[in-house]
Amino acid sequence: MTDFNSMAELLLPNIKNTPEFYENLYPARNLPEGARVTRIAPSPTGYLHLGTLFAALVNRITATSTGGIFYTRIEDTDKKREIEGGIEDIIEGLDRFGIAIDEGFISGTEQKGEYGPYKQSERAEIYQTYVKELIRQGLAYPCFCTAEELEAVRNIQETEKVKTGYYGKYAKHRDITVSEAKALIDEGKPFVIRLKSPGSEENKIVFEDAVKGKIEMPENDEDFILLKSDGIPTYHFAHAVDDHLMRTTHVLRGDEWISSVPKHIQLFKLLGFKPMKYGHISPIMKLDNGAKRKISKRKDPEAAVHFFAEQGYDSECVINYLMTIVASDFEDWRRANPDTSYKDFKFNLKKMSVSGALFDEAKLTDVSKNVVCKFKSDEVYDKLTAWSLEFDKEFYDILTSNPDYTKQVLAIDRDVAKPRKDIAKWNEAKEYFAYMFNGLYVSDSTLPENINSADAKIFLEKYKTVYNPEDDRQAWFDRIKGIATEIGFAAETKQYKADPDSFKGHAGDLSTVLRIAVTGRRNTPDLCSIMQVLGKDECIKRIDITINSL
RNA sequence: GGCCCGGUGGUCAAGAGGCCUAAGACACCGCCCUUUCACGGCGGUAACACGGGUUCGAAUCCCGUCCGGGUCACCA
Repeated sequence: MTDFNSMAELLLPNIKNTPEFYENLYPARNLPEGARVTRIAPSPTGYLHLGTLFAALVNRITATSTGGIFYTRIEDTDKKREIEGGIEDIIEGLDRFGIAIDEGFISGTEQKGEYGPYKQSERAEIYQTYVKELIRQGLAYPCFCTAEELEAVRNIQETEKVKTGYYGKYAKHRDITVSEAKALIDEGKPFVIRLKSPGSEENKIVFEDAVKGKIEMPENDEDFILLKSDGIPTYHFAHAVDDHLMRTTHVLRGDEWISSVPKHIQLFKLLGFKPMKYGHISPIMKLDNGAKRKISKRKDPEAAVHFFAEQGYDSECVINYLMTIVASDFEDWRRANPDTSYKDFKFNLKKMSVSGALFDEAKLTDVSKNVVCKFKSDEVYDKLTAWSLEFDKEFYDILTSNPDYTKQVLAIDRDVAKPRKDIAKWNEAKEYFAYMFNGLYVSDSTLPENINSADAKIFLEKYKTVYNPEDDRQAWFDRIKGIATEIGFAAETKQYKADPDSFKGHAGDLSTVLRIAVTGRRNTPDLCSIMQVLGKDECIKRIDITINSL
């Protein structure tokens, strides 16, 4: 009969606390009925991933809509994969997208909240306390197997065509005695602590997933690792201890975790923790050579949220797009509530898609245009200059050399009842507004086929003599109509269409000539406004250049 | 391969046995509006993976097949 208490002391001699200590340290949260406590638990292994943002959004709105708490916990138990500045990247990324954190790290070094520390590397003692308890109860034991030994067992299992893994009769150290363990430790052999799984594959466990519904799986029978040889827990064990102690109510995470739910449920049961609700979120997919696959950090630039920032997608655009994937009824709600923050949307986990959605940039573009067109010109000025300062310094210098002028440019067709929907992201702005800035404007006098250059020339010459920058839109166009009549063009489009042979064209054709002369473009927002902002001198100058090149 | 999850137009999806001759949105096409281009309006192309059941009746329930995805680490 193994003396489990001695085993526990042998393995973890420095742990003096008991689980009760921590149970009291982190009491149940005092929250209203129905309030959900959610979290994301990212690893600081690189930039913030789209999938992490997606999960953060789901967790955030779940907490918000129930009056609960959303926190972040840094899962840095794998020091090999950790990168410098990883925590900052996550915090900054979430902040950029407006995902507020109630508890957890608020910078690379500071954390807030009563249930911390919110970083697993600072919680080693807590995990070890619970492991020690498990050892005392005979539910955990040390395993001294080397990678080679494990590999050998696996090979045998494969040739025998049985399930691979460390379980049952293949669990070599399952019944190791204290003296055997002591001898190996004295030899300096490294060891891990494994769970002595009382489960059997024959038994089924059933759980109700908050997004996928009822799921049935075989019980876990593997003696999986609780504590790695460095004394740091594996994900499974850390999840159980942390989410219990941090009083999480809903674990909403990527669905790649479904297969380990039996381990988690078993852990909760063995540790005497109250089980929590799981909800498994489908990943965002991507089409790759005709095949659907999970969006990948390594292969796909859009997997990094930094990609969206670079392109100049406003965070609100990305979030609104993500919301269309998060909740199938979001778009209907959005149409009914065009000016309300997505945070007021009544979210229901049941409305989440069960299968993974393909990332659709065309849809993102559409959503973005609808968001961006609502920004007022001052707002656009701030956002655009902030973006260009970071990603296009040349453009930034141009935009800020005369802020008042730039704001007038941005206000064209914007601060009106039906704003244009031309821009989806800031990296389109430079090209879009180029003709409004002398440093970017390029003259191009190529005329449409139905207008000959002689007529264009005559029109522009005449226009110069009547041009009055004080004109309002109506007066502005009336002048063009006047010239149209003079030189054989129809003043009204309908007139021309009714009898095309009697006219050279219509006033609209002439406004196109003027548009080309002033902007070098065939299509722009309201020309009259553009000319007013550009100013008389600049307009005349450009018209002259055009006349000379015709 | 074992174990899970999923499969409605190109994409996101509504749909919980009769209201389905299958909604809506994006994309695409056409028309209208229009000083250009957009916006907006109207319309169009386009789907229940397949095969068996159950039922008076199936996109919806059951079984099988196929296809897609996930997972089987001292990574999370």
